[in-house]
Amino acid sequence: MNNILSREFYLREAVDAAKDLLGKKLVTCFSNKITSGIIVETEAYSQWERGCHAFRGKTKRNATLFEEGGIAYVYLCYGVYNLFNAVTNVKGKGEGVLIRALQPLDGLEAMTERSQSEKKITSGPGKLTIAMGIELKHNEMSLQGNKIWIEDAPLIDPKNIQTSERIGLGSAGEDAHLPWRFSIKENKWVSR
DNA sequence: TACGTGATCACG
DNA sequence: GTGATCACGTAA
Repeated sequence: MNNILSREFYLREAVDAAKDLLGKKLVTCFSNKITSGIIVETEAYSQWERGCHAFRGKTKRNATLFEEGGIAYVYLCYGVYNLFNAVTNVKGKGEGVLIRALQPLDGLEAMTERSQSEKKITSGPGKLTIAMGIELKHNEMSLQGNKIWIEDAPLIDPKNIQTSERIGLGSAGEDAHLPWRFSIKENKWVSR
């Protein structure tokens, strides 16, 4: 298993890492069940814009974002869903990449069981964490460990990358329109 | 397009 | 303490 993305991959700006994460393979291994999927949709967040949790400075919830890149930032959204981010850049920056959608690969059975649903179980940030078994306790966990990791894969051709505005940012003002959502064109697993 | 949902954060 | 605010999903 030597094709796990190195720590260096994450030590740069979230926007760049978000683009390069498309096509990579997110893998989890919980209760001896391997589940994995191709990353087909991401969003970048940076401390200097309002859409980012780290915008107002470090708090108890977002402290993980300020750590060095290469770890997981998991938090509860709307009291219901866990969202999974990969922390990027050097310690103290407060940047990360939200994983919004996956194309299922291995462990489909375990995923459908966890989701208690049949279709589109990984098309959306809240659903994919359920399918992959990612929970709040995995916050701050290394992405080079044996529970959650991301494996390298060839870069996606830029002409197959769809760039658009980010989703669900109500009061981020101007920053809500930053073209920081990246997805693979014509992939049916991309969220609405 | 409406609303449930509950932790978190910025105020008193 | 308390109230407003969400990086969502589903039903309709």
